[in-house]
Amino acid sequence: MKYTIKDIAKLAGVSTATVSKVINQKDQEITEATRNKVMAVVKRYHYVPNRIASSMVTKKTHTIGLIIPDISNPFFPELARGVEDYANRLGFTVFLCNTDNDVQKERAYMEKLQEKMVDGIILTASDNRKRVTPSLQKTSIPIVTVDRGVDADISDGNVESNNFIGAYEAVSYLFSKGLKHVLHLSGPLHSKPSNERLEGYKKALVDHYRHVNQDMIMDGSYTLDWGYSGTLKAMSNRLKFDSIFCGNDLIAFGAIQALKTKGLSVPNDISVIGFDDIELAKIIDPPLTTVKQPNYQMGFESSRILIDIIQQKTPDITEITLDTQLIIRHSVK
Amino acid sequence: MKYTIKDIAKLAGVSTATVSKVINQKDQEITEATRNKVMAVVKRYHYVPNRIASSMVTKKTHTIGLIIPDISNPFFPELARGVEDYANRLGFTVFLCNTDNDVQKERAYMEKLQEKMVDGIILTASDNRKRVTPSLQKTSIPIVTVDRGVDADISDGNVESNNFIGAYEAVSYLFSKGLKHVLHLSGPLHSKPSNERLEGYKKALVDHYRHVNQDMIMDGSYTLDWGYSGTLKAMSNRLKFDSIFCGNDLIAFGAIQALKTKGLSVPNDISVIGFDDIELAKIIDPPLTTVKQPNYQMGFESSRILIDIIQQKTPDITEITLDTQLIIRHSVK
DNA sequence: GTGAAAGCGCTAACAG
DNA sequence: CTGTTAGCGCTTTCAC
Repeated sequence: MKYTIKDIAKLAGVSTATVSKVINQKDQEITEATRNKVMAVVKRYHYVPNRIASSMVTKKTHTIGLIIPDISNPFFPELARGVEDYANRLGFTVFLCNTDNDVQKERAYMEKLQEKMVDGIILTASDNRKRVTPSLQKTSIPIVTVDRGVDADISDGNVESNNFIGAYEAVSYLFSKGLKHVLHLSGPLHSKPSNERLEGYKKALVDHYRHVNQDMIMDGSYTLDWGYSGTLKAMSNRLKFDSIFCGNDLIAFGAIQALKTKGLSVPNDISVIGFDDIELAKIIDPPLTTVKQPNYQMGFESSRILIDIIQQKTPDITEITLDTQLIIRHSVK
Repeated sequence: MKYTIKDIAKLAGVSTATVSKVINQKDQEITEATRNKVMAVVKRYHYVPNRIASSMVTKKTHTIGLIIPDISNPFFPELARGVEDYANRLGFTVFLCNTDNDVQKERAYMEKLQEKMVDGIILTASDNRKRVTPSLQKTSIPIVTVDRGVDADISDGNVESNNFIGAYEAVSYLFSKGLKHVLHLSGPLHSKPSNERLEGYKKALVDHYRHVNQDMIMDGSYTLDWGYSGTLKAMSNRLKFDSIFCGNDLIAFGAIQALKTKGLSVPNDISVIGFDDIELAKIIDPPLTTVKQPNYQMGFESSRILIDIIQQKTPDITEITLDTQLIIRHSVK
């Protein structure tokens, strides 16, 4: 049997207004005695308030949506965890929405979340979107983007890591180790982070008096498969390289695999550097030198900004760029 | 400006009932003409129905909760993906809830989900629960457990993989390769899957005329760290073993790491076999021989069962045990 | 300090 | 075929 606030009110011999006040801690004006009286009944009958009904009147659902490409991409679980941790702490619940980088799915979820009256949305936009047309309508609900900003007018905040500097440091590190020819196996270049990493790569070349060779820049997707096939392709194209700067760790894993297949040793023959520092980067062979992105923190901060906005405490900052960190292990000579 | 069904009704010159019918595809009894009329208005003003309000009257939220220990444990993303894929396909949205195997958090989420009136819950119960006291109250909403069943009377369905047979086959495989002394680095033994794997291990020993030696069974947690420290401990305890059957891949990764640290070669000196087949099992060195669990499918099936129950189409089966599969790679001699 | 009553946006009889 | 109306369970003035 499900009890309603009415039942509890009757059982406790008070009005629904009173019950409402005590279960929502608007207690100040309620007598200790009546308070206890209703609490007793609430306990006794295991009364669970219907928050849907509350939402009807308060216009708040204490729910946020998290839209990401794919939770089974190792980049996202940590981020999702960060989002959930902060949200949960503040009494918010989070909807998990995977888009597979499909703009249709993304749009469908945006709409669904609106229908479900979420208080806000955290969005990692699909990366295979034409840069120009966000295809996202500005809704009345707050949106904070994470990892990949989109047009500023649809978002109320953004957190990302410093891809440019991360890439710059990675490539500079390669040079500092005496490597000369850095192949760049990039993610999809129409996505913002890929682009920023590419720019960091180029800047590092320029600052070290190197020529930017377009052939040495190959773009694909953020997958193990692309790392594998891209490496093979570079080799069969007889590109001359002694090191690979990979768009992310998955690409790096694929690259290492391909290199091994071809009988090449990492890092003795070819050095490889990744991006992300997913958990397993440290246990592959050789342990991967990579640029650590603060995934958990990115999720946590975006959650914080969003919820601040929801709660009208206009956050001090709505744009955060988090530092990356070069993690030196053994995949670079 | 947010429009309500009333606004749309007025704008279209019809009643709210009519609008309701067309937006919910209860169209049969509506004229093509009026249908078009309201659709036009809906489109024109970007009307988004408030599903919270619908839920008030229909008593359905088209929302399910997914309670798992930790999405950043590589076991769960695939499972979550499976859950979401099926749910989304049928128009359901899923709440992501991490418990960290903390019974308090689990309970809190169960309550919160009830308050939010989810239509059902998919639960991977915390594994550090005393076996006997589930501490979970049977609520009126359907629950299907996944990976780890709990007391049957709180759950309306269960899907798991065949841990017993998976373990049995893994250990038998070791014997078939001429290995003699199999150390078992187990997960927490108060959890059901760990226990079943242990039983499979024992059965394999017995069937191959081996003695079960309690010293060779060490239990810890499903973490890389435990694999590492457990292996070191076994070595410093001077246990004699030529192979390790690990409770999961993470433990196996840790074990391999520890072995390498000690200058031992896998599989030449010690063979290692895992459980799960997470994505990165194939790219570590050596590629891990392991028992594949159908994580995605487990999520998908549990979602299917749950939603069937929610939609009153009593599913043909509510208990599913999915087959595991021995994946032979190179970590066993 | 407590209660009566209006109303949040929608759906589901039921009437017409 | 379409409209009227009575709630769904709760919060929130505003009286008392």
